[in-house]
Amino acid sequence: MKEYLISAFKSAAQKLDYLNSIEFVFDIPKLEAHGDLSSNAAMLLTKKLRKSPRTTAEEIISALHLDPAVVYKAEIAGPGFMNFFFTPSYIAGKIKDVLQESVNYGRSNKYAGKKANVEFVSANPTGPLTVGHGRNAVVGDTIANLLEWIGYEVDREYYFNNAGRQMRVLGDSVKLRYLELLGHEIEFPSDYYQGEYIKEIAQTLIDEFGDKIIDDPPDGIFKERAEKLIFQDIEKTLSSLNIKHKIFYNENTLYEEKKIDLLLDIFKQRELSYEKDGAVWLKLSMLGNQQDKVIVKSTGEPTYRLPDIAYHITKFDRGYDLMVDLFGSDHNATYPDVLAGLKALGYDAVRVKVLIHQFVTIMENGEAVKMSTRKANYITLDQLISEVGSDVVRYFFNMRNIASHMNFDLSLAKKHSEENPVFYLQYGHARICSILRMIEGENLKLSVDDLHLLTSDEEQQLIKKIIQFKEEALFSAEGFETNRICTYLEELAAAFHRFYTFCRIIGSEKKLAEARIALATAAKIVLKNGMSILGVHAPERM
RNA sequence: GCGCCCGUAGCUCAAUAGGAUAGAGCAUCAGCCUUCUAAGCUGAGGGUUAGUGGUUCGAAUCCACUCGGGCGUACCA
Repeated sequence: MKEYLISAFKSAAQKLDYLNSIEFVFDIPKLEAHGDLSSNAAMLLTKKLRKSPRTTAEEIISALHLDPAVVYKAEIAGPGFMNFFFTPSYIAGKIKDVLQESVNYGRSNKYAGKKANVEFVSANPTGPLTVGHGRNAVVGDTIANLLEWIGYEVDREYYFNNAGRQMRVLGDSVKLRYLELLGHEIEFPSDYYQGEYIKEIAQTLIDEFGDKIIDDPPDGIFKERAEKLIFQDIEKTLSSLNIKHKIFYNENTLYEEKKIDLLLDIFKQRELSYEKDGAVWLKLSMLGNQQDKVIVKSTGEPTYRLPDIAYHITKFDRGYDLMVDLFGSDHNATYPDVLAGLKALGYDAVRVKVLIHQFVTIMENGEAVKMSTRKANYITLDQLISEVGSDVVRYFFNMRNIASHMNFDLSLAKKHSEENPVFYLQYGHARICSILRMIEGENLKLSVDDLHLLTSDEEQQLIKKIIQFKEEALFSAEGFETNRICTYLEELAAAFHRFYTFCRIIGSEKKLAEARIALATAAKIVLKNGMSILGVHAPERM
């Protein structure tokens, strides 16, 4: 529908030159009385033309040449809106596109040929993934899906660090538990990893080596074993959400390939860094940030900034047109440094899109549970998945804007999981499948010959909702907003359930019934395609 | 103190680049199953969009300040 108006406006612009100065944007009015699509173009031109918007609107409409078989009414309303009303048979005809494109309906090729990298999760292997990581994991994977949907070739990437302080503490923690299990008196420091899983890892070492490794250093077999087992656990958790990263990028690679040294040299050569108090500082204040920051500590060890910048340079080198970084709000102070560093070196930092999601507050019995991997005070993502299922977890995390702090009441989620909107969508899909199974016995089949019979309110609204899908997907992807897909699908499912209640298929006159089968099939296609973006199953029966 | 994010119905959240009368779900109340799945549908109540000012034809949306909450503010990541 929009395409039709846009091309009509374009040809009108040949006569009315001022139309070239604006973008053709059409909104779907909230009220049906305001038509199917509406434009505020005349109002935007008020100042420029020094004419009343209603006069301008009249001028535009008379220049449009609209086919009455497509748009049966174009009116001016309110302060100067132009409202367009499409004929029911034109709208119904759009069902054919959906059926034809089927599993690909809603995809676009706007970004075909472009490569994107989505970096998400990126938790260091110090413990199991928590519910907090769940939001990151689900949203990251869904954004990757969305980008694929609009034409990008997408690599999902996981960046991790198995060196550094956190991991040293991990090795120390395992070694201590190992000694404890062998019967030694130990004192377990409060800033070591407290979780049970540390003991389990230590136990696997005892099972395998007994006390033979008692003199090995903590950062040898102890750390290595912990890393290996924890990573296996993380990958298992992710795969139960159907998430699979293509690339695991180890920070170590940056050292091994001398990229850190090289970067340090470049900063020095370009006089972007200096030494002070035995440390190396990056001149971030010169690059528009608040203050200079240390990139190499006086101990000789780099801070995270240096490898992070080097890491992003590898992404540029690997040829990505778009690089998405998704992390929690606890990282919100780190990325400006990295971006400033990249910019200073001449990289096009706008290709890096940093997304910050707010934290998940877990409520239990009306109280917020503070989470810390170190303190072992957390609810694992595994626990959550086994309690409510992967579909609910994925839907739940996707349905909120990442900027909003979300409360997750565990007890409520368990209790009301059957009332979750995800079931509403799935039920819609299952209902359609059920009808389609049934029609064979009724001597009915899908037909697009008489779509013009679909004129009722319920039918028209369902069709209109269906054909919004492509634009919704594009919009969601460009804005990195997974929650828009959820909102859209809930509206679509509602439109279908209403149609289902009022428009019977079996028992209606044959031509009408077969047109309705076409419509129901189109609804099924879009429901399923939308759910596949979210990573939620579309069951055939419930 | 400073920086980023947030504040919308009792609760959880929407609101399609500033548009017309702010919408859903849950919860509450009243209805609808001898016909394709009632995990559904219809209807009702529920709002000074935290507050105050500003920008303009028009503000939940943009700007300023105030209040309240989250996360940061390291030679941790």
